[in-house]
Amino acid sequence: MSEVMKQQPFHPEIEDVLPADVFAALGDPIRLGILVSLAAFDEVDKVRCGSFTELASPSLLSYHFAKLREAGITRVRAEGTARFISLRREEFDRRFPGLLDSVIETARRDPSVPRISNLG
Amino acid sequence: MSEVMKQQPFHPEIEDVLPADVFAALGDPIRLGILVSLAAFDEVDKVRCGSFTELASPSLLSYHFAKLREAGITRVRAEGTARFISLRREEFDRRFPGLLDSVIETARRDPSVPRISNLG
DNA sequence: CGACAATTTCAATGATCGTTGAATCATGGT
DNA sequence: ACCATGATTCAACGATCATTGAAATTGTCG
Repeated sequence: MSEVMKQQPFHPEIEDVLPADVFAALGDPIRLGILVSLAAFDEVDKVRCGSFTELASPSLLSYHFAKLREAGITRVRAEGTARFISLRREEFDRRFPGLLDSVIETARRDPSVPRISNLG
Repeated sequence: MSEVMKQQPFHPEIEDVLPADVFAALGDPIRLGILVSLAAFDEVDKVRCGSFTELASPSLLSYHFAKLREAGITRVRAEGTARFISLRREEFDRRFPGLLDSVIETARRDPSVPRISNLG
């Protein structure tokens, strides 16, 4: 009954994001796996955070989601009991033109990066 | 008099380099500064390691050089008492096409990345 | 040889990282 | 109200990180 609304997670202003923080966030195979899986799925903003449990445990996923989110790479939206994760495509591309594409291509091509088969 | 030759530093085979390790190596402002400064200087293989002392102390520089080297990004050649650092351009571009260019552009455009004025 | 210069190595530090498992929180359904 | 579900938070752990300053290394030159 309380009027307390569900707090959406914190997202940095894209101008405040520094290159070194972006690269640090990309410096982990699980996070690269989240990134390539997200990029491979075409229905934006329809991917539940829980879809990634074959990459890591729920609690570890939450940690990695936070890293990506704090680096300005992803956005997380809470809806009911679920959470949806998506790329901050336009903003990020404006801030760092061309970077995300070559990062995704690099990760996509490499077998050391884990993947989610059936997302969504 | 001994026949012991000066050991050149270790460089990984470029095929053994993993994307996550590359990004981890890029996740530091000093190392991004080394990278953009190297990229801005046209005379390849003519840059002394000691040219970067305005970015950090010699001992800290040595640490960061090792990180970049172990990630397959740079090459270090010992010559006499000096050491020369350079990008592993062709190899790296073959392994991760397009990546280095957009990383350098990203770092070059950002004022948070330190720079060396007069290299060489 | 001995002094010097360029650079690395080593030991130590506090901070952050990736991971685990248990506890907590929020929401929706019965 | 209770319970189940989806997900985060917390405390703990060992590992690695960035940094410092002192010591060691390597090569050059007198």
